[in-house]
Amino acid sequence: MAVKAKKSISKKVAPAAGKRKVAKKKVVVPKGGSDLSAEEKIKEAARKLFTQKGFAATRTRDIAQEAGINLALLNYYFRSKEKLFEIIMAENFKQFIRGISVNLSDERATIVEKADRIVKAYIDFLTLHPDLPLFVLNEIRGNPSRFAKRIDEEVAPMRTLFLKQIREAGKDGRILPIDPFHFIANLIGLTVFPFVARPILQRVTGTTDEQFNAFMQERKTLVPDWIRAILGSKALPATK
Amino acid sequence: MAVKAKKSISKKVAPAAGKRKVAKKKVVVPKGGSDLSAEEKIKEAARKLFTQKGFAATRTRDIAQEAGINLALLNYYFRSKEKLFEIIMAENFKQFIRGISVNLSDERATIVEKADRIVKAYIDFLTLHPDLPLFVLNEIRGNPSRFAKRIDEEVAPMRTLFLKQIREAGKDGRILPIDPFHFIANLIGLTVFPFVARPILQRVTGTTDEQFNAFMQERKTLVPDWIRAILGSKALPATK
DNA sequence: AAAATATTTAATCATTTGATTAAAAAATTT
DNA sequence: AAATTTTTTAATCAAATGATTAAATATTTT
Repeated sequence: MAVKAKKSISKKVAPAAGKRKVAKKKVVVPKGGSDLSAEEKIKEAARKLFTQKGFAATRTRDIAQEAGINLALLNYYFRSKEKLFEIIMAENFKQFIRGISVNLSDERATIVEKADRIVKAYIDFLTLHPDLPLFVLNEIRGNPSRFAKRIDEEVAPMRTLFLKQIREAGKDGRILPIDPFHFIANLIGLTVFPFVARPILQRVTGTTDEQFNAFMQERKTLVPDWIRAILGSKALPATK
Repeated sequence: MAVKAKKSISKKVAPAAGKRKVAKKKVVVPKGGSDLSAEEKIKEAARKLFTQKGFAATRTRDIAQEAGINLALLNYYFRSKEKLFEIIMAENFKQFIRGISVNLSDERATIVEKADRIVKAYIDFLTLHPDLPLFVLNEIRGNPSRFAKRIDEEVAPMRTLFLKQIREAGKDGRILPIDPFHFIANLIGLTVFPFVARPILQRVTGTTDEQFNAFMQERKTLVPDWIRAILGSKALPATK
């Protein structure tokens, strides 16, 4: 009975609050004291904590504190923890995918040239957002169906083009034939995995954060070298 | 005040319960109805849920239900959610590391031979436990210092041997010189990353679980091929 | 089989946590 | 500047959740 009461309240009251906000939001400028509006501060705090600790381990109170605002304000602006997470997750996921798909679908570059650009750009990007891959992969695993549509939308445009290109390059003899699935797993794995396994890798090798970053900088040229080696190796997987 | 009361209670009462259990546990045989003892059933349920959803997202009630026992029993046997998690995490982590370190530290095999064995054994192992890598990596990120000792203990034995071997192989000209850090990141990345990114990869490529497993079976021979290609490539990173 | 010990459970507790409310403060409009 | 609207907060609520207790049941020991 308590459950029913709560639900009816939330459906009745909160949308009104939401509308009030929306009606005014566009006109409002960043607040006095800080350099960001309260809404932006909440989003930034949420992005930091969600990305660092995941959805389940993040408390709305911690977000509010990190943002320097009151807890109620979070619900006033974003309606619920889920809604706020949805926004952050959508942005994070888009960035995570875009770093790959942009360079992959773009111009008339060769496979090797594309690989080169993807690796360099993605390592730079992930150096600034090292927690992103583990966060995205983890939240997707926790709720795969939820992201099915998003993956399709974000990836579909570049997929067919890429598949065609890598098959033709294989046929032409410019590279050894390789299953595109394997190729992309190698490219992303060599680039992204060190960030995902960073805590272990740093502990095992006893490296500082700066050393890790230097290590990733080295990989900006090494991974493309290795990709070329792989594409010219005697490995001959069937091109499905 | 309520807090103090609770703490004193827990310190006073529960250890007694724990001792009672321990005193008898060794003598007890698996229960009547099922084929596992209640304690084992709880551990199995905990392993499944923790590994699938992570610590924060797993409810003790869900573990109890999955195990088919009462919630209180979980606390009776394992004292707390944290303690139970600690046990599961230790076992999972050990398995995760062992798959690599065993083959790496063992015999007088060459680097290439070791890589070959690691990849084949690890892919077989992870095919049976596909959620393990993401779980381990994620929980470590959430609390890196907590696992520092464990990583050291588990990894230290094989580290120096491996470093020496790969440097000497490089000097001897049997392989091109390569930073061991890069080498291990490549080896593990090419092997483990597909499991970590599995939900995305399967969605992008539209593959079923069986197809994914077949894909990983292919990699049992392909990854060693690529490792050989990398070790024979024109990439010449400094051997730090 | 009686006594002692171990196991299991239902009921309950205390805290945490997401969410709401009502009222104060600030900003904007009139 | 008065009225209106928007923003912010302190206080509070209800549900979820980890944990405990006391009693019942089963098992082992004597």
